[in-house]
Amino acid sequence: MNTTEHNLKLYNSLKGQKEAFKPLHEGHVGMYVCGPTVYYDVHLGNCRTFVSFDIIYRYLQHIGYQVRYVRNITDVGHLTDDGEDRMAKGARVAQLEPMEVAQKYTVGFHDMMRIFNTLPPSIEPRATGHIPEQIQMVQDIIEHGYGYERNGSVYFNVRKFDRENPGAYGKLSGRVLDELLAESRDNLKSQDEKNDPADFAIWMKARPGDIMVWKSPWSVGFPGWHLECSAMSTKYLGQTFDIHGGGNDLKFPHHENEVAQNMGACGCAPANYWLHTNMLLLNSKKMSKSDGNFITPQDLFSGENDLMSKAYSPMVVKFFMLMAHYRSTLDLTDDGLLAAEKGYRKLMETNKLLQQLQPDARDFDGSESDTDRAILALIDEAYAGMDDDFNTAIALAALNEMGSYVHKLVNKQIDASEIAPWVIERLKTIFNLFITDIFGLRDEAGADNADGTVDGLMELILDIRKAAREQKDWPTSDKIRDGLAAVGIAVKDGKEGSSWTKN
RNA sequence: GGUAUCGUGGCCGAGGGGUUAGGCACAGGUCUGCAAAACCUGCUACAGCGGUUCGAAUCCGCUCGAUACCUCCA
Repeated sequence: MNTTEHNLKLYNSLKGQKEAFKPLHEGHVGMYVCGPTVYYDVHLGNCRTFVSFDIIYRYLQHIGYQVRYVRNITDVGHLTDDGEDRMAKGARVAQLEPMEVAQKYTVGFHDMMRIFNTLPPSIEPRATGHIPEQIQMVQDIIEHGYGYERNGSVYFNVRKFDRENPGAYGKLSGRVLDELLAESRDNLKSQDEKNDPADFAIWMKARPGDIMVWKSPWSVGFPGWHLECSAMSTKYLGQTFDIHGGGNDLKFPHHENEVAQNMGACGCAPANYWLHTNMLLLNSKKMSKSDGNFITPQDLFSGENDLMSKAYSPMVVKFFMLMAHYRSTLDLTDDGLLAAEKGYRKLMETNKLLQQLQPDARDFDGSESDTDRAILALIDEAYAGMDDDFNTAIALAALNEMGSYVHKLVNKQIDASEIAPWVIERLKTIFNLFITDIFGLRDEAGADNADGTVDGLMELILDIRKAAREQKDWPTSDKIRDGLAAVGIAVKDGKEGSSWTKN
């Protein structure tokens, strides 16, 4: 597929509007996404963001771009309210080495990303693996006059940066520096070392008891939270690259400070397009670890929670996410998931039926029918949806409508001659591409059938039932159907014989 | 308090000046040994009040409500 066939538009937080996407280098995309801080189990909100960017990554590749997707692992420098490093705190609480904590939750994070069937990024750098780069960046910032040292810590001079680069600070998050300072909730925190409350640390001197520390020209200490992303995006994608993404809640201060650091270090803006995913809500409130309003993916998958009526599988949850646009908040509810479960199963079943369809060229009467045109229009609609800021909801709606044609065809409610064989072939290809390559959905029903044993057994059973039905032996026929239902297999009788699905 | 976003039918959720979103649920129908599935039909909504316009759910203003951010968060 040629990228020129698509005029991809995306919503750029930097401009506050949708823009045509123009990569720096024809055919190539550099994308950086802020990854998780690995001090605790991932929660669903994280998952939504990474699923969203996974689909963006997949789609960019699908339409022909060569993408370098960098997503970091934050394993140092992220402070809690009381000033303790998140990693160090996690380690102290669990009596582990900080690296054990990081390793444990990194593995957990990767497992979860696999469960959601997301692709691994091209590069997944760790903050602790890039201390020299971060120290170098602090030095660059100091050299450009935007950093100052105070008792071994180094701070970014936001006021000066704002003065010399009017409008640069606050552009991304839509803030005005002066208002920010005046209205900030509690700017009276112990920040005596800073010249100005808006300044932020880029290097922090270790205090007694700190365990994650490195030597630097200023002190033994550790880098500031925002610095890692600036340093690692520069290292792997260059000083200026195409797309920078992350959750909406990182827009300020994290991303704003990132921009300032990059500009402060190299004099140029880091990313041309900033993409922000919206929050996953639970009970109409932001899902958040810190205020207890969250549900773990594990509990959602197992059904062991007080919030949902039953267990929901990973692909159902992913499908639920796809039903909404990534820039909208999404409220996780039992009803919503129930609807998603039905929708997901139907879509997968439709795909299975479609892939089994054998178009018969002899049925085709040679003319282009309304049905052909309708199906081709729906394919265009699905692509148009994705081209318009990755609108999975639109694409999904188009797939559902395509699915309606598939069933009509299978049920002989429309005649095979109404659809040209090449249209069927195209439908088969595109439908499957959307489900597997673009959305990254897996058919969970077939997951335990890798060697075909179940298929073989089912064929035999349905064969016996068919024979019984031909002899109008309803008790046997119904016994088979009820027995299968008891183990979660639904038998569906159609015009062309019976099929089955596993719930 | 400041800033932003949003308020869509029973539920979830797209869209965004005139033309069906889609899914789920519900009702009726077709098919079927029965059922399920599938298909068809119905339910046609945009918080409230003003304004702009030939025309507004869509643009503007105000009101109400919700959410998010304002140096912990994806």
